Amino acid sequence: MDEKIAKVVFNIPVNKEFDYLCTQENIDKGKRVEVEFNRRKMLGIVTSISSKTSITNLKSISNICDTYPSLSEEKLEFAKKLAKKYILTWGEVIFMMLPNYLKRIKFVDLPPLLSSYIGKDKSKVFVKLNSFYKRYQFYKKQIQEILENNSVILCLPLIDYLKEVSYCIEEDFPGKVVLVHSSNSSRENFLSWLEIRKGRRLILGTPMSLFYYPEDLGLIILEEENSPYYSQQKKPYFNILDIVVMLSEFKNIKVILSGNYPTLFTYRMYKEDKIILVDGYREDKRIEILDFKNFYYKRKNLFTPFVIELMRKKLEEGKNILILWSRKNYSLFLRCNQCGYVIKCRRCSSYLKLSLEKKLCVCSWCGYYENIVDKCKICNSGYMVPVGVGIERLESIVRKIFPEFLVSRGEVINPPGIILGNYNFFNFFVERKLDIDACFILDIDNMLSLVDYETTFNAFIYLKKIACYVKDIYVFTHNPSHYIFESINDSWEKFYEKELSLRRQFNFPPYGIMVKVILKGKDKNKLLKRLESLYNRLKEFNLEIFGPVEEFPFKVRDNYGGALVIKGKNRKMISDICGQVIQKYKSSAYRITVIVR
DNA sequence: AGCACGCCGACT
DNA sequence: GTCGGCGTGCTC
Repeated sequence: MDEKIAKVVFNIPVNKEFDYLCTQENIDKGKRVEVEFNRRKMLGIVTSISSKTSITNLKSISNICDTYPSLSEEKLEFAKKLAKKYILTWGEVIFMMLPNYLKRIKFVDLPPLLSSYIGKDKSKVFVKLNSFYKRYQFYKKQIQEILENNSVILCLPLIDYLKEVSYCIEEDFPGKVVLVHSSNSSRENFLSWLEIRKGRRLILGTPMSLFYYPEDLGLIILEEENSPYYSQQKKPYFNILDIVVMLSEFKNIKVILSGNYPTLFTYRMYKEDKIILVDGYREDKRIEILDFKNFYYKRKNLFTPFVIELMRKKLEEGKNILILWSRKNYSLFLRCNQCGYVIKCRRCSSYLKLSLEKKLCVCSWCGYYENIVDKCKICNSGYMVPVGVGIERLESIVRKIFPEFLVSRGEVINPPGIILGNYNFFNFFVERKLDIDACFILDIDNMLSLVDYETTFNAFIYLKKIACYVKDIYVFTHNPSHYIFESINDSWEKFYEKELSLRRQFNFPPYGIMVKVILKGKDKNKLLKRLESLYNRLKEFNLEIFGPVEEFPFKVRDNYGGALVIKGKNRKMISDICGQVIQKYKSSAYRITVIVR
């Protein structure tokens, strides 16, 4: 018996290769194939060719969809590494490396693959500069040099940034730049992917471009590596910095990381002499930390006479001021002034927020909304009172205080005036290089009150980034003795040392591993039972586990969520255990998501 | 993932 | 009696 067997993976959450008989010639690793799988036609990727199998009634491959492999052997191997680390299936990661156009069963005549390039230099550099153009001057020569023989990826956190800088880069590298981002159509995306396949390109892209990396990749540049957009908030929950470092190790190629301040991962590498720090950023602006308590004149009032005077002074000088506020809508909830009833979402365990602009009560989790009611429908005598300050309400407060000045939200105005916005809006401002004289941050306590090991660090990055672009920055807090404020105007390294020692002490990343396992399902009690049983199973391995805890919010769109958080030192051991155990707790009614940090 | 099979509760 | 919901298990 000398039959050829192809091992095939699919885009399904089952970590398994399926064997098919090769009855045709030209079946090869990395090629897309059409096969029958569980009574359906499915697109699979051939991961290897073998001569043995343990399965008896093999089906054969129906059609080959590629002339040349879609993915190289090297990429398949890298996908395997990623899958292991992030507790995903091999197939899921492999399919992320394909443009959507190739995810359908369709014959495509691809050009041949380049041979895999393995570099000789995996040195890492962190460029500490506070603007893209300064950093770009630093990269430019190196990009030129690498492009002679290889490809370069320049990764930016957001599409908006990418579009902003693409013109100047395209001018410097005419005919070399390939743009990769998700706002491209499926067709455009596929054309970019094909272009990349030719090699010797400068790939300018969002994080997804890393999955399209070419065989001849010789340099990766990660712009603003401390950007929160690199810790994916959705589906696969990758950490882009981590992927960049893995890829550089895997291909033995150079990496340049950049930003005004490094991540703690990078700082740790620097401390361990694994990365070179190029520090050209000296002008650290003073961030004024002001204690709310000293300026109270009414309880719970954000705008104390002191704050108002400070703002008025700037406005009278003819300047624009920016007030950052992270809460949307008008109020955080609506409560009856008689019986205390609060309007909740029908599908989630959250309160409905009042939006006067939309003239609705809205759920920020599922999009559910209902009309505004004045009278309480429970006691029928009280009135529904908006509680808490959202940005709509903040706007009306500001308008009352400064009736003589322009007030805008998300709009560009001529100075003097007051602009209100959230942090995303601030990013938008940065990109437009708008001139903001003073920034008032009134809600840093909301940020610091989150129960998450990363919040203090994120708050630091947030404040420092604002300080880069604004002349005066005023931060108001009820908790000025918090350690973030102790060193914020000192040397940045002092804060990093403090934060790093805390992370080390409690085994948080970048020292330990954190795995959050989220279980979701419609039946609350069964969900909790299942979570409990998963907890007990994991406990057998002597792991440090928190939980079970309820997700916040506990219920979204009629689905309950509960989680376990596993923490420890040994990354490999913990992800191996999770990979094995979690598989068995998956079902279609109780979905599992895993976040690895 | 997506689909079949099987088990229980509701209802012409 | 059988229709249909969802939980479970399997796919080369």
